[in-house]
Amino acid sequence: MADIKSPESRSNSVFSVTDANRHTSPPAATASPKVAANPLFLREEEIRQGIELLFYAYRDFTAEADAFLDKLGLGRAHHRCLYFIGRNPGLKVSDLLAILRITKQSLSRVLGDLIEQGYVEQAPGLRDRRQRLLSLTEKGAGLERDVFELQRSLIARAFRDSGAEAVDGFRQVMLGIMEPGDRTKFLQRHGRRKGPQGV
Amino acid sequence: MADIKSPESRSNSVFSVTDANRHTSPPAATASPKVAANPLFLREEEIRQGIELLFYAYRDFTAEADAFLDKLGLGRAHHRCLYFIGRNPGLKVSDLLAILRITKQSLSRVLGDLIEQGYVEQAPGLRDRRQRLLSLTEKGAGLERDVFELQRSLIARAFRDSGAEAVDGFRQVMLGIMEPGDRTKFLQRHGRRKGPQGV
DNA sequence: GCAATACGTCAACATGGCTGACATAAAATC
DNA sequence: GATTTTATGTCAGCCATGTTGACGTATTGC
Repeated sequence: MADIKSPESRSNSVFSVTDANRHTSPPAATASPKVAANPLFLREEEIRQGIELLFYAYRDFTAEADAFLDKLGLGRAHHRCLYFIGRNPGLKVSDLLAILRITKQSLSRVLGDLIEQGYVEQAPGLRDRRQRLLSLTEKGAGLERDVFELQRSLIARAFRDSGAEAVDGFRQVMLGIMEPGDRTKFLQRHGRRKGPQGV
Repeated sequence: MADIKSPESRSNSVFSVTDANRHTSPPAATASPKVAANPLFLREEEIRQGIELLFYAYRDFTAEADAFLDKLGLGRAHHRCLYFIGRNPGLKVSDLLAILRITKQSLSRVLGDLIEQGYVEQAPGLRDRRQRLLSLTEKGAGLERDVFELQRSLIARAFRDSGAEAVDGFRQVMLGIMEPGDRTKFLQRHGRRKGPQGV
């Protein structure tokens, strides 16, 4: 970023920055494809800011944890496994694959590391003994907690500084970006408050 | 995910899911480190949900564009360059490096591809001819627009379904997660509305 | 003139994705 | 009971994108 001062300043050149505050203001117009000239550009500027916020926030959200894990010879992929196994003890391999959306070959590499190094353990399913139910060992839970503490302090500060209403808005928008299937599952697992599709 | 039904259900076992709705409810308690027993667990559950929302939203936000770019033999790294150059025509290489937070060697690979394939062009800086100011060619702007349309429809729907207030909250939380330096620059470049640090 | 700066490049390596092919055990079905 | 399907694992190789380290070249600025 540094001293970026776009020499062109397209799209929003006509509209003052404060104008961009009135997002989604024409209620019907924005919902229907037939929008007037101005709202369309405002919308684009607003969307681009949203895209950038997603990029920056995710970049900085992952940076600290990555640096910490690196010292242990682990990567972000390892942590994702740790996190979701810790969050859902007894998770099936297929469920973890569905969460991460990667191939079993990719997963097996990191999961193999974690098992070999004693962070994760497997147990055969009770009703279906083909399944390997995953859970964290004490060691794994300890590591997960350490990394969580890093992320916790970052997110907690952001939530605290933004206030409860903003956090609600954050949740709603993030849910709206998610693929509908996982959104529904998320809302079922946790409280469903006023979701994007109204309760 | 599928049929995950945590057999343990830690932390929040005592609290009903609806209880989790009252996030950051005790105004002073959550801001100070001395929290009572319950709010601490509520906070952890809330934070974990936030972490998961970040993961899921980012996963699904990038999925469509990645698939599209793959057909052209390009990756997410190429698109990031396209996006930020399109957004800041005349961008210096060092500025792009600062945005992406990668090494110049990593950047040079993707940037080289983009220049070679006619998506991006370089021009020497006017005052400082050591600089290579980056901008999109027509071809590059066309591709950027195509990918943007994909992301636009996703984000626009999420924004529309959530409402203006929620989008404000989303912005505030994401800004709060960002590294303060870039947050400040973002707020300077765009309207600064009520940011996390007040005005 | 010389040091610092902006940028580029070569080489080697690590991580974490991917595909394809094949293996095994347990469950489910005919 | 034999067969098929499912859940999982594994080997082998490839690709995208990140890293470090070393070095080269203009150009700027003191």
